[in-house]
Amino acid sequence: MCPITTLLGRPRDAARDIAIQSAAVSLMQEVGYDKVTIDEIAHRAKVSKATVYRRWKNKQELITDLVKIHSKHEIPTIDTGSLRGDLIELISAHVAILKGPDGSLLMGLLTSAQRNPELSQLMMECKPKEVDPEVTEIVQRAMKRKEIVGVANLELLGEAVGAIIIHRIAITQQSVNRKFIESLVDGLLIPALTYKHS
Amino acid sequence: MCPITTLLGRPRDAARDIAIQSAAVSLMQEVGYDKVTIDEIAHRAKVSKATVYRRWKNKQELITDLVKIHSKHEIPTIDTGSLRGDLIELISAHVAILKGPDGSLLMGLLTSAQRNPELSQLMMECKPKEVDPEVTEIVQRAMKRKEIVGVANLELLGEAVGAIIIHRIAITQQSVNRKFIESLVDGLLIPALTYKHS
DNA sequence: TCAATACGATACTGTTCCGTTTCGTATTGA
DNA sequence: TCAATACGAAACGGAACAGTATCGTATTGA
Repeated sequence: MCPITTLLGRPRDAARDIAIQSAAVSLMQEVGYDKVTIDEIAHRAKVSKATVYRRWKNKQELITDLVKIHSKHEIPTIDTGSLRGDLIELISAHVAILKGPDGSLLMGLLTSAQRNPELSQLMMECKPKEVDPEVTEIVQRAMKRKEIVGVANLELLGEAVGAIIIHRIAITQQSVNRKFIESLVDGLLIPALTYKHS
Repeated sequence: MCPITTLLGRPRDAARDIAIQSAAVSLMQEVGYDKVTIDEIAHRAKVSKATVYRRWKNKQELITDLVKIHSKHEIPTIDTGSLRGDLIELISAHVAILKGPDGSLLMGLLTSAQRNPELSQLMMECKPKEVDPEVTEIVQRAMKRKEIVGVANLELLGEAVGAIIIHRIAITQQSVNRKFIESLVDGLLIPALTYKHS
């Protein structure tokens, strides 16, 4: 948002903010950051272009605002009683977010972020730096149950899972359904987590 | 290439074809397909824009031609005597290609391919559909040596490795050096390949 | 009523790029 | 020499888009 709301005169219509932002989100999903135009956003929001520029300085700020709003997610606490179950649930929860509108927004940003330093930084802020604490917890519980011994490279595994899912959704456009997540857990994660390094 | 070469008049200069194509390749690496402009290609190739259009109908055909030329690669036969060594060598060979000019060309295409059906199809043609025969061979040799038993999901592992590498190169721009490849092999592939499914 | 602001519609300037065209010059074989 | 073609330079028309500006109308509180 750009200028501070004043007390005099006709107040801004909050409904228009919402209309503009949801139009922007759906456009981001459809065509990606680079090809989103303010004209089209205004048209879809059934709003004048001036109304958009009254609220945001330019496209970048509008989208940046949008990402900030949509990038906060709560992963529910997971405890199914088994490592396999926990991993499947955890990955499913993340996939659900990525498949939803908020995820699509980030995906629309993905391609442009490489060449745009500001967007690139924004993306970085959305992704957790260290290993997800939820993962640590799941692994520790599995160690207590003696399911695993715990010398695996969790950082690598996290990167791998993220990469595969994003690759599927954004590049090859293959589905990331329950079955695939299971094969990922059974064929990759469980072996890596239970492997006895000699 | 567009029109058929005629026998009359001044012949086309083959050096200009090369200049145009190499300018296009370097631009693809730097800015990606969407932001490559014919004007800039012509300028870098020290060639008139008309000379470009005399040879190719438009940007898409020029780049398509380029990809067709640069997408054929030979992976040298690998046999280090151990599964670990073979995997490291195989991945290193692929990474070397992706890091080189030909790989950068594909990377430049990557982001735009999602929204462009023609480019998307082109990309598909560049990537092998089934499991790389080289992989099959490496695994079979490892089975003969009793290093592994051979029930792993090779398709999944191949997808995982590809996704991680592309993710690093194209998205997070982290380096894919020898050390990382080793950790990938030791932390992910060997465990997955040696895991005894019960 | 009135000042202040929001809003829609629309026009406008400026930029970038595409793909075409024109023109003068260079190169080729007949 | 001459027709045919390639080339560079440059201009051109057109489209798309950014961001700004103007104008008449609507809404608000004082």
